[in-house]
Order: sequence, then C-alpha cells, then structure tokens
Amino acid sequence: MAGMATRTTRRSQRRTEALSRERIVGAAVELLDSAGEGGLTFRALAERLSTGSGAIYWHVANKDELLGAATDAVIAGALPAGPGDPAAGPREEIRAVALGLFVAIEEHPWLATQLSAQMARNPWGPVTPRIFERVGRRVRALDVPEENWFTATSVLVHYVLGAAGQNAANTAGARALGPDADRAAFLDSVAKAWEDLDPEDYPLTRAAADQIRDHDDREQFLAGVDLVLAGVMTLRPAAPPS
Amino acid sequence: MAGMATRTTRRSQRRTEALSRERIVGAAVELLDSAGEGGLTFRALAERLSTGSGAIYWHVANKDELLGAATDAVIAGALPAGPGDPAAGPREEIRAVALGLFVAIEEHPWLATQLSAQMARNPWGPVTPRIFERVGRRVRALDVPEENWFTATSVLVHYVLGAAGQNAANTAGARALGPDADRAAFLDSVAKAWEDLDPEDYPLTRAAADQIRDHDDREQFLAGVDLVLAGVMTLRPAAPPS
DNA sequence: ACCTGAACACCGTTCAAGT
DNA sequence: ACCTGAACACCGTTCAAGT
Repeated sequence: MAGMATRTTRRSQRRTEALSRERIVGAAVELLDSAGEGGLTFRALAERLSTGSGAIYWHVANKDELLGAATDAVIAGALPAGPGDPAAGPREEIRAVALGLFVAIEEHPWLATQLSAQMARNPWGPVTPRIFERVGRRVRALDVPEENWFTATSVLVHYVLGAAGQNAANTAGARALGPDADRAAFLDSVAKAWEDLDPEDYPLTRAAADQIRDHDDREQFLAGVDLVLAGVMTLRPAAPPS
Repeated sequence: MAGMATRTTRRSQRRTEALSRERIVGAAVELLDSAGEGGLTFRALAERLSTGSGAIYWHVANKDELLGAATDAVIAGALPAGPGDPAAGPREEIRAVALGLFVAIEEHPWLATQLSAQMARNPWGPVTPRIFERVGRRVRALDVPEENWFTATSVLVHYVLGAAGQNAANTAGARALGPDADRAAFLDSVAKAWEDLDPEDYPLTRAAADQIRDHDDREQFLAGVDLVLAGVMTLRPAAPPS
C-alpha cells in the first residue's frame, strides 16, 4: 500500500489549498491542452485537484459552464485590454488581433470548437463581446459606414475562427500521423487524396492539391485577412487619398 | 405474431427489410434533425431501425464515420452536381451556392458543427472536396489569379459556414426560449445583454446591439458574401470593363 | 459552507452466441 | 454473412452524509 511515488508530474498543486472556481478553471485548461477535448472529465479534473468529483459542482454549475469559463480565461489572456499599438494603423491592428487569435488557437486547439460554440449558442456570454469589441473597434477606425460595421466584423471573425481552426486541425492531424511525422507530411497525404479524386468531377480540387502542399500557414492566413480587408475598404464612402 | 400495429409513426420501415448502410444513414439524419446532436445514439438508432445496437457496427465503423456519412448525404443533396445555371454570372452562382449552404444548415442545424469538424479533421473525406470544388470553380470563373484561388475560396467557405452556423444557432436559441418565442425575441434578449455591458470597455458592442435587433438574416448573410466578393475582385489582374 | 464518494442513468463499443 | 443483446468501461450529474 505504500505509494512508492513522488511522481515528477506534480498532480496536486497542494492538497491543502482550498478549491476555487479559479483553480478549477486553470486545471481544466491544463487538461484540455494536454489531453484534448476528450480529456476534460470531471473525474480526471477531480484527481488532478485531489478532490472528489462532486466537489467541483459546488463551484461550477456543469460542464458547459466549465468549458465556457476555460474558453473565456484563455481568450482574455490572448486578447489583452487596452487600445493596442497606437502607432500602427487600424489595418495593422486588425492583422495583429487576427494573428493573436490564430496563435492562441494554435496553442489551444480545443479553442476553435469552443469559440464557435460560445459565439453560436451563448452570444450573451463574455466571449462574444470580447472578440467582437476587439475587432469591431478597428473596423470602425477604417471609416466604414456605421451600417456596415456588423457585416464587416462578422466576416472577419468568422473567417479568422474558421481558418485558425483549420490550421490547428492540420497540426493535430500531423501529430496523429505519428510522432515523427510533421505538418508537411500531413498536408502531403491530404494532397495525395485530392489528386486521386475523379478528374471529371473534381478538376479544381485536384489542381489545388499542389497549392496546399507547400504553403506557409501564417502567410496564407494573413492573405485571407487582407482579402477581407480589401473588401471592407470598398465599403468606404469616398475614394481615399493615396 | 400478428402485429396489431400499423402505427402512424412508422418507426420501423418494415422489420423484414434488411439493414443497410443507406438505411442507417437515413435514420441517423432523421434522428439528428428531430432530436439534435445529442439525440443521435446507437441505442435510439437501433430502436428506430428495430434492430440491436451491435448490428449497426456491421455496416458502420463507429459514430464518427456515421456522422461523416450523414453530413455527406445531406450536403450531396443540398449541393447537386452539374454546372449550375449557365445564364447567371459567377457572382450570382457563388451567391446561390452560399445561400444553398445557408438554407441547408438552417434546416439541419447540426450541419454547422459537423461541416467544420469534417473539413478540419477529415479533409480527405468526401465533404471537403465537394464544397471546395463547388465554390472554387466559381471563384476561378471570376478571373482570379491562380495563386489566389485557394485563399479566396477558403475565405468564402469559412465565412459561409460560420455565419450560417450563427444563424442556425439563433433559430435554435429562439426555440429554446419557449415555444411561443420567435427569433426577434431571442435577438432582443441578446441585444439587451449587450446593452448592459460596461460602457467603458464595450462601447462598440453596445452600439451594435441595436443593429442586431432588426436585421434580415439572409440579407445580412448575403451582404457578407458580397463583401468577400468585393475583396476577391480586387485580386483580379486588370481593371475589368464595366 | 464546503467537500466526499457511492449511486444513477446514461454513453460507445465489443463480442460470444445465434441464424 | 448478418444480427442479437448482454457486458465492459466509461461518462455527467446528484445527493445523502460527513466536516
């Protein structure tokens, strides 16, 4: 019965430290990062916090609320408050915010699903306004007519979340291929599958297979952001000075 | 053995009819439509097909594959093959494809999550090429330089899926508010929550609350598509003739 | 007030056994 | 070849009982 342990993976911060919503959310983020969406379990969480699974319910209503709190905690850290860099123009600021979300999702792949879920079924929660405000303010600075703010911001946010999620999935897919496989190997396997499609039905996808093989992910991502920004600029009332 | 039945809610097509992958996928779609993502269960599916839950595994590897097959079946129906309407220009065709996806997701809200999941973690499956090809071909017809096809198509698809998912979630949210509540009531509750935000931190979100209240969903959606298209047009090599 | 941990009502998946 | 249905190893959530 004597635990022969002292494991190096300290799994209980300190069993005397009181449980709190904050500690629970922190442990949930760690679990999501290390074990993925399927790894977050009340039992695993309780073990990591060296408590009973029922105890968590004293601080958190249910798993949905826990996921929402974890999502908001990470986003709040990734999109800090404040007016950003005043030297950069709004376009550069938008690119920076977009890239910030891209990187956050790369570091926490579970964010992609959760952010979409939060914005979709819980738009009154803290996550949606946080992202909307951050992006929308910069869109306004672009001199877009007021009735177009919402459309422009929606397009930007949906694209950013979708593309960043795609990128994170590519990383995850590469890891799943094997520990030695890298991102290029994964994209290559996708390209091969596309090249095997029926030439009759999928000429364009076959032609695009090559492009997917060697592309820089961030560059591609930012090219998409620039495309949206180019569309946004066409909404401005008058021709801008050069 | 004489069934006294002939139930009006025919829940077993005919118990003598052999099980098949096609029947299973069809029943899965019905279950997803009527009971949502949480309603698709091997036990519920087995009951509906009047068979044992284990039998399903003879035709389908696991739940992921079943969800993928259900998603592909619906998308194949919503985006029929063929070159579309040759009379319309590529911009009109892109709007039509986008609206087709929008409507399909409105009718099958579980599609929003599943499409993103399929494109992200299963890009070699049938769903991704189907959508990509349909949209990409029209983008090419816009005379976009070849190296921009992928970016332009990605932006369009990510926006369409994100916005359509948001729309479907609004419909679902309204239903959840109560059987008598409509979409306007739901959006109003979101707007109210946004108006209660801290004016210091969320000036723009508060200002946008009003816009969310009375907006036509399809019109808003198509405005976003047009914004992306405007951005895509800027990629064309030369100034087009009027 | 906060925590424990057994118990409940579910899951997806497997597999010996049937036909 | 195809189907049955009990069994296994999980889940999220509840709740009497403890401190």
